[in-house]
Amino acid sequence: MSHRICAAALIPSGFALEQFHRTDTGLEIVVRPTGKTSICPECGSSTSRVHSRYRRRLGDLPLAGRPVSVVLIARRFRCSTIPCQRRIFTERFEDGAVLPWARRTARLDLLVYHLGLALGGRPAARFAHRLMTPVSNDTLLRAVRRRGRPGFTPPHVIGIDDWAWRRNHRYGTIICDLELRQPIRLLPDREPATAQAWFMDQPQIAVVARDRGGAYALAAARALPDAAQVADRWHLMENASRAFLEAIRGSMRPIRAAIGATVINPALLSAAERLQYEGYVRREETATTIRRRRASGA
DNA sequence: TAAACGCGTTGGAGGAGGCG
DNA sequence: CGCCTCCTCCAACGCGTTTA
Repeated sequence: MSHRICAAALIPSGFALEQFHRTDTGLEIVVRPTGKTSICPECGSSTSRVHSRYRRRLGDLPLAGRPVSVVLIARRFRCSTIPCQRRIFTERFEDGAVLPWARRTARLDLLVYHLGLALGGRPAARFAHRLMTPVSNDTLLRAVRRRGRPGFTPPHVIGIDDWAWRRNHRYGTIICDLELRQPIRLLPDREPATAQAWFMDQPQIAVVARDRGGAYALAAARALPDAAQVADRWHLMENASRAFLEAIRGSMRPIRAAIGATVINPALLSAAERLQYEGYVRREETATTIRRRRASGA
């Protein structure tokens, strides 16, 4: 009885529990639909004329560390609408808990989709086995593809940069919507013409954040002459950092004079400071040796 | 090492026929 | 008329192999 109460709380809405038992491979929940009628997928009319019943076996979310399969006592209905081409159909479930042809419940399919999306095929398959939801790498990738790409919202503020398909071998271009904070396109290479062609299809773009190289700047200038071009945050910081270091490096003599040169006495340093100082002395000796040998033609 | 591909297997969907 | 069995078709799946 306690099993019955527990399982009844876990089955999807629209189904009634028939049986619940343990098997050699996990848990098995037998359910039947509670609705009296079903909607013909062809003409949309409702019917209560049952043609036959059969059993469908569906994978479901694991329970208490055990794989769960749902045995659904599915019905086939007759469509009696005269002009309708379909005469017999398997009942559809309105809340989408079980889709036609599905071998998993919708809630398990959602888990499979997110695993595939987050980890890829094989890593997700290994993880899924540990989650007691064994699926193949192919199925995980199919689940991701089946749901297709997310909708495309024309961007207004974008960031563009190159990225490596394989480092030092092949590079592509990544474009991000900076308002949505999401990557929106991967281009196959980093050629200006490729980026320019993509820009041409997006005349609504108002701001292009890019690197310091000339390629993307040229592509944006040609395709989007009215768009503002700005250095992206990373390259801005890189520029500022480099300019600061150059300014400091060129002014070290007056800076040392201003703060007063100090002679370091190692005996007065802490252990950590002494290690740091000794490393500095070693590097200076190495650099001096290299300069001397180079000057002598080595 | 992971993704893609080809292919065989499994089982869900739809229809025909038959029985009570 | 309700519902069962049986059959065919094909979507979903997993496995072995190839490709990157």
